[in-house]
Order: sequence, then structure tokens, then C-alpha cells
Amino acid sequence: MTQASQYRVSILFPLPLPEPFDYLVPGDIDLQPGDHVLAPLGKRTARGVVWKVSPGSGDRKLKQIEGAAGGAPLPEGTRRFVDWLARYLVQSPGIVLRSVLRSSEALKPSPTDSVYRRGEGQPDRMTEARERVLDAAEALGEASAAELAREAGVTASVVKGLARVGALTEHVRLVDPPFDAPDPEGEGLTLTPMQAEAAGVLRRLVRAGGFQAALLDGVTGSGKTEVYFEAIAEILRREPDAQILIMLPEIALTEAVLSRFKARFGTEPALWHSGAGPKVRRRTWREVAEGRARIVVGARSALFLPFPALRMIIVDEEHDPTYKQDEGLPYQGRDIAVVRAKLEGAMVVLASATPSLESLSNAQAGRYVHVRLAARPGTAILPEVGTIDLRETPAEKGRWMSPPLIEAVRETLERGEQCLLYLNRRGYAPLVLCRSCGHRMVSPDTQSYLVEHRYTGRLVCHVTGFSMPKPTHCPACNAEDSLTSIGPGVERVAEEAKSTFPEARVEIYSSDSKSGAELVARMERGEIDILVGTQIAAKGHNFPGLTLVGVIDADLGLAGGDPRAGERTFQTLVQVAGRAGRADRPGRALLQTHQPEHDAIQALIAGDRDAFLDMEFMVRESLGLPPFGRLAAIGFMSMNVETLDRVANDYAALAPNSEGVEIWGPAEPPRALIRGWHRRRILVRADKEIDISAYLRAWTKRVKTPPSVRVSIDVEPYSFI
DNA sequence: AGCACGCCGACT
DNA sequence: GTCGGCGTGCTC
Repeated sequence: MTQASQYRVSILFPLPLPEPFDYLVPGDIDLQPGDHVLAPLGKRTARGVVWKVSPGSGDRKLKQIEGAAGGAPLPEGTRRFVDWLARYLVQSPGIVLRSVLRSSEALKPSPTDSVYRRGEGQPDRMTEARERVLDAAEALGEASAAELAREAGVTASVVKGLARVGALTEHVRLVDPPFDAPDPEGEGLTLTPMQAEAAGVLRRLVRAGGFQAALLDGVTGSGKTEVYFEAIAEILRREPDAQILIMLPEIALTEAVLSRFKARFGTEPALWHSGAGPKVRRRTWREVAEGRARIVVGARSALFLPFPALRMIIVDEEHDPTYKQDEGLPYQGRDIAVVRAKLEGAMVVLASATPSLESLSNAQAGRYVHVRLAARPGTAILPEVGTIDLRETPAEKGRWMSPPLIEAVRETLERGEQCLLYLNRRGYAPLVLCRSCGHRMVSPDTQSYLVEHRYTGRLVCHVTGFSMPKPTHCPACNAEDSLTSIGPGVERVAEEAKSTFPEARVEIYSSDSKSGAELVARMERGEIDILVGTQIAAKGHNFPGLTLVGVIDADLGLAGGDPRAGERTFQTLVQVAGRAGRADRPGRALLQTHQPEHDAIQALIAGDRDAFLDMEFMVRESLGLPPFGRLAAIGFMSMNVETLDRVANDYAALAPNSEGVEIWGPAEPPRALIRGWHRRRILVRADKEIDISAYLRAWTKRVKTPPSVRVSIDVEPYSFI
């Protein structure tokens, strides 16, 4: 511990600090990059990670490290990912590190508890209570004292007494046991020739090694999961210690994948999602960091886990908008997954039935290997799709099903088949207004329309969750019973379906439904004739008796100035229409629309995704929008509108002048006021060659903002408006 | 993110 | 006269 043997380390803290801080280390403590340490920071001790090690004590007077914090070191690939992301997202590296260090207890070894098994010894004195405990131990094989006591109806002291005399033996058990190694040779489904061919392409990429990107583009029900399972098996055969991350957009989807996973690999994967409790998190985090968890199934935040040997990332349903995180650290999980794979020299597979424009463009440019997977040779991506022009055959006043749609439903019901009526609007009516004075019921926080939910009798704000009973008098003019419901929600369409087809069994499926799983099961068994559903009904189910999908309002989402609306509508309609006519019964989809000539609708009818894409690409290219240009958003939030506007305007005024960069705004975003917080937004559009992150970094360095205004930077905003 | 410093309002 | 509000600034 001589002076000369001291050295320096740079420590990155999971705090919004601009850079790692330097400390001295006594020569008898050995620290490597990635090690977790405790270090004095101001008046307190903070946890951090060694980012760099330098020889000598340097010329600055530095504080000394307090000690190591234990745990497996943060792998190099994870550290490079943090550095890269911080630069790309224009955030402090500490903020990014915070997304990595998501379990405070994971650095400690797993806690242990004691379990008891039946031992050789016999108690000198046998009592009834002791006998019951021994019976329970035989039956359970291995159990904690509390479990045995509960099972036998005695107190734990009886268990302890038996352990003392050797009739029970005590064993130490890990509370967080390691995960079992997956078996790549487990039973899979038999692949169709088409699937086998796709799996073969992925296997070849695995064998090529290093960074590889593939877009697995297959219609709903084409067996994408089975195909990427084969790629995973190939990796595990070649490298048993390889780690694989399967990303899914929602927890709801994990159940289905999990059971298929278990069937294929003979064990359960490690889980990681926002709903997981501290126990699951610390187990998964630690086992991943130690390299013992091989396969992780997780939500977008699983990308930040400290994999030491990541070899493959699957992004399932890659088009799903929930991969975009908007709060805190704003990032697009799908894009970041590709970067992480590149930094790790791993393979990435993006899978979807309706790939995003960005991914398709990457595939077209040859950056991703495009693996197409049709259900059967020659099958179109859609069932027969037709439109109903609401300008020619409108629904009756106050109703939402047009005569042709009613007729189609009748025919379907007569054949004993099922219908899905799709409308992406929860509740009964999206707007409630006063007949006598025209007052519109709005949310107090956001000024957005309150949605009537007739089932609960309340008016609900879908932005904040605020709700109130539906008033009997207009709050503006006090007229009695003057509040009328405008427009349709699923509850209203269901009401109409019931009155039109009184003999049919009609159910509603939305996120308000109490038991979605039960509805799905009943629909599968044919116990529902007409299912009226929102987005949630469009995802991933297989209803063999469903042959007609009626889209109540195909125009929803096409309106407004959002250039991404067409793509989103197209994807949704493909997913919805894809529900119809599986299990060898031809299905059809009918779209009620006021603009049957719209590109997205036309492309759907033709079942022609490429035509739709060409159209979209042209629009984007002419505007210089992604993927032909870069976009970023600077968000401002404050309780005080005057300060907010001043700061946002100052910000815009200080934008660096640069060729190929345009500044739009500041403007009011779609929800300019939420719970007393006012918001403004500046959009930045840049040509593709411009490093928009560097531009933003230079810009933000020029501006200092008062703490009363919160500024956030989003380099991959999903919404353009 | 903490934590302290500091400069103004209502209390024993 | 002090207790405490949270605006401002710093942490190797």
C-alpha cells in the first residue's frame, strides 16, 4: 500500500452527471473496467461503475475509492452500448447507465434459506405432531420449516426439534436459483417446407457469425416463432454458453410464446419486464450478468441487461409502436436492438407480419437479409378485402353499420360463422355535448374530450384516466337531460349489433374487458357470434370460425397531418383483416370508409403491400422524412406558460445555423396541457448525412434553461405531428 | 439524483 | 430574533 502503487479510475455514476469522475485507488485493491464500486460523492457514498483505469496518482488531488461493491463486472459490450447510446440520444452517460443498473440487489449473491428433507434419524419419542411433519416431509420431498409446519398443522418448533435429532436434515437453498440450460435438441413443431427454407437462411447467417441482421417477414400464422426458434437452437448448438434475447412488445404476448418456448427448449427462459417484481428482477439481472441465464424473454428494457455473451436478439412484432419509449430516456427499442447487436457482434432478427417502413427500407437497401415467409405458396397477405363507400351507402342516422355490412353479417351468421366488428375506440361515445348550448364535455387537465362509458355510467379521460359520473344537467347552461352522445365506441356498436341481430351472441373485447383470456377462449369455441373489439382483439389470436371482419371506421387515423398515419392504418388493417378466414374457410374483410380512393385503402384492397410502400416512400422522400432524413424533437414542459414560451422561443433562436437542417416550431404538441403542465415542442429535420445528435449536442450547450422548465430531447420521435 | 447553501416570509 | 420554503449550483 505504498504511495507509488496507487492508481486512478474513472467512475461512471448512474446520475445525470456529464462524465465519469476520477478517483484514487490504493494499490492493494485490484479494479478493472466494469467493476462495481462505492465512492464518496459530495457528502455521500454513491454506487458507480469503473469506466477507465489509468496508472499513477495524477496531478489533481483526488478522493479515494471506498471499495468494491461486488457482483459480476459490467461487460465491455454493455459499457460500449452505454457510451454509444449517450452520444446518440444526447443524454448524459450516467442517465443511460441508470437504465442498466435496474436492480439494486443483484450485485449481492443470491440470498439463501433453509429447507428440510426426511433424514435417516428416528426421533426417540414419536408424537402425533411429529408424525404429521415427517409425513409432510415425505410428501413434499423438500420444504421450508414454515411450509412443513403449515402442512402438518403444527408450529415451526416441532420441525426444528426433528431437525435437531436428525429425523429431518437441513439444506441450504438459493432463493434465486440459476436458470436451467435450454436444450437445443428439444421437440419442435414439424416445419413446412417454406418454414424450413426460412430457418435454413437464418441458420446460414448464424454460421457466418458476427453481426448479421435479418428481417423475418411473414404473414400472421406463418410460423415466425418456430422459424426463429430454429435459429436460436443453431446458436446454442455451436456455442452452448451463448446468450439470446427475445424481445416482445407486450407482456400479454409472453404467455403464448412462453409455453411454446418451454415445449421447444425444455425449460423456462429468464423473464424481464416492467411488471416483474424485485425478486424476479434481481434473479434475472444477476444470472444474466454471470452469464448463466442463456435465454431472456423481455420487453424493450431488457436491451439494457448486462449480457457478457450476447449472440442473438430477436425483435418480435418489430413494427409495434410500444417499442418506442417516450418517457425518461426516449428511445426506439427496435433500432437500439440493431445497434446493440452490432456492438456485440451478434445477430439480430426483426420479425413481423407488417414490418415497419424503416425496416423494409433497410431490407430493400440490402442492410438486412429479407426472409419472406408466406403461409402457403401463392397466398396473399390478406383475405379478400372490400370497401363500403359510406358516401353511397351510409348507415342510418345515429347508427354505424351500413346496409351492406349488416347484410354481410347476416349471411355470415346464417352460415354459422363468426364476425369481428373492429373499431379502435373504447367506451360508448367519444364525445358528449349539450344539445341546447353546444357545450362539449372535456377533461379538466387536458381539455381533451371525455369519452362516455355507458357500462360504468361515467365520463372518462383516456389520457389521464380522470373520470366522473355523467351529469344529469349541462354544466354550462344547466339544461336538464340535454347531454347527447356523439360518435361510436365499441359499446355503442355492440348495442347496435344486438338490436339488429337479437338472436346473436354479442360480446365486447377492449382493454376495459374484465377477462380477455376468457373472451378469447369462448370466441375460439364458437360461443360468441359477433365480437366487437378494439386494437386488442386484432393481435395474435386464431379464431377458426371467424370469417368476416367488419372495420367500422377505416378512416380513423388517416385524418390529420401525421405522415405516419397511413402506415399505421395499413398495419392495423392488415392485422385486423388477417383475423378472418383461417383454418381453411375463406374469409373476407369489409372496410367502411368515406375515402375508398385513399392510397392505404386501395393498397389493402389490392393486397399489394409493395404498391403501398412505394407510395409512402415517395411521400417521405419528398418531405425528407425518415428513412430519407433524420428527425428529432425537443420538448419543453412547465407549469408556467409565459416562462415556457420564453424559454422555447429562446431555444429556437439559438439553433446553430447549418446547411441541411430545418427547425420547425416551437409549437403546441397534440396534448399541450396535461395535469397543469404546459408543453411545447421544436422539431428538427436534418438531411440523412447530418449527425443530428452532434448538432443537438452543440445546440443544447449554448442554451441554459431555468429548472422550472424541463427540456427533453427525443432523437427518434415516433409521432411527427 | 442528493445535498448544501442561501435568501426571503410567518412563527415561538 | 429563528424555522423553513425551495431556487441554484456542485459533486472527481
